Amino acid sequence: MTLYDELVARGLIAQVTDEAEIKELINNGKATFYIGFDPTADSLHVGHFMALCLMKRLQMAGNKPIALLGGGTGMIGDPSGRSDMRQMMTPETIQHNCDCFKEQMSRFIDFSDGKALMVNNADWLMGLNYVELLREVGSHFSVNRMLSAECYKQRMEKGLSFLEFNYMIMQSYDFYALFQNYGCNMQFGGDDQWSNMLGGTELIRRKLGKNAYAMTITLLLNSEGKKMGKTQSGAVWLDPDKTSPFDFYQYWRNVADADVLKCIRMLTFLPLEEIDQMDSWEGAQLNTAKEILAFELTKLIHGEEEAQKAQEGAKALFSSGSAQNMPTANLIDADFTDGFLDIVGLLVTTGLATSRSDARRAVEQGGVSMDNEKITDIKTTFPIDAFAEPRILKKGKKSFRKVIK
RNA sequence: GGAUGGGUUCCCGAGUGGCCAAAGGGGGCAGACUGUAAAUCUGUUGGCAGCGCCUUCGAAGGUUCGAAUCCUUCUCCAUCCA
Repeated sequence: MTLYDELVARGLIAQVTDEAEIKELINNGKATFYIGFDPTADSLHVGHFMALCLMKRLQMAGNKPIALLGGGTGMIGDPSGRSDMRQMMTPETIQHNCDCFKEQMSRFIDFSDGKALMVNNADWLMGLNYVELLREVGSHFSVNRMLSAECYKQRMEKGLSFLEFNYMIMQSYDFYALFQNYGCNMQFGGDDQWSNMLGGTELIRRKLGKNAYAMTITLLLNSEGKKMGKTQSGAVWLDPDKTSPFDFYQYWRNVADADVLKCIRMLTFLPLEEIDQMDSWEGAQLNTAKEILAFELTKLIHGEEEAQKAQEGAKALFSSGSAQNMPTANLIDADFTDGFLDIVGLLVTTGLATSRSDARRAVEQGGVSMDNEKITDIKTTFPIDAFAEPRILKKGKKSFRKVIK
């Protein structure tokens, strides 16, 4: 099976500019492609992870990836898929975020011996001269056409600043610059980037009369049509300090039935034959598939050891097993008043509740238990030595901590 | 620059002097049911404290016994006109 066929089979490809040509290039390791990452946060998240996977798959097939850090485009902010303007970031923040990205990516993509490149578009965007750019590049863009692009449409009602309107031009210029300087002939990106990417291929055609290609990755949506990788408290991060391996594992362990197979196909490196067998699984059997998904992804991001730990911790809680690897909260003397800590305070200090009111409600509604014994009295208090041995504090069905002093 | 409409709690969106911590929906949380799923039903959803207090309705002032609601200035957004 060729690489391209595999990508299709995994459901990764959304749109391509020239299927035949792209097949030819990537199947034979002749593509030098880039994927842009705007440094909007100090860690990559699940959305980026898909792009990284794709990058890896292509690299394994002999193609050369260029990871483009958006140090320059980050100064502008991509309006695609946004209903409101992005917060402007300071140059310092952008730089910091770029550094973080760099570090995370290097763990995943092989940058040794020029097998992959990492560049920052600040290097060429920041030095651009306004009038020159307008004449050289601006003349090739039709405002009418830009406005009809899907990514701007939803902003037409809410308002779109000129700053953001220029994002497409910047991204197009990136492709043009990479094409000339690094022989980059292909761009990949999320499906929401389609119009921005076309801008690049067209700019190259108009200015240089050469062909360049673009391909978008299917956005990972759940069965309700929402982007995956988001939780109530924000994105699911790849940085273990921002999303613990355990929480990361749990996120995938809890995906909806309808989404498991799709996720396994798109995100893991398991052989397709193996995945096809899972296709017939139904009902509770899908739980096994979810375990596989969660384990595989945690392994990819955090390593096998962490994945193992997360899995055991989860099993300990939901079925039986060692409590060894559960998320732990270590209490300190200062948490106790006169050697005692009440249940409400305990929930707050362990991070299971956001406020004392929140904790109180949880107890009142019968959602809190300690070592599997339901706590019904708000006034329940624990002496300091109650935690000499680890105890398991649980709020609701899925949040819990091993508590120890 | 002018005109008009608008900025309400996590989001959408009611509220136009006291009955407003603020309707309704969404989302979240908890309970029942389950498979750590979905759907459904119930409760809950600013903070602190055992019902009393504190902070909140773009910002700052003012009127009033009392304001999210009235006045002034400022600020931001949308639409139309230039």
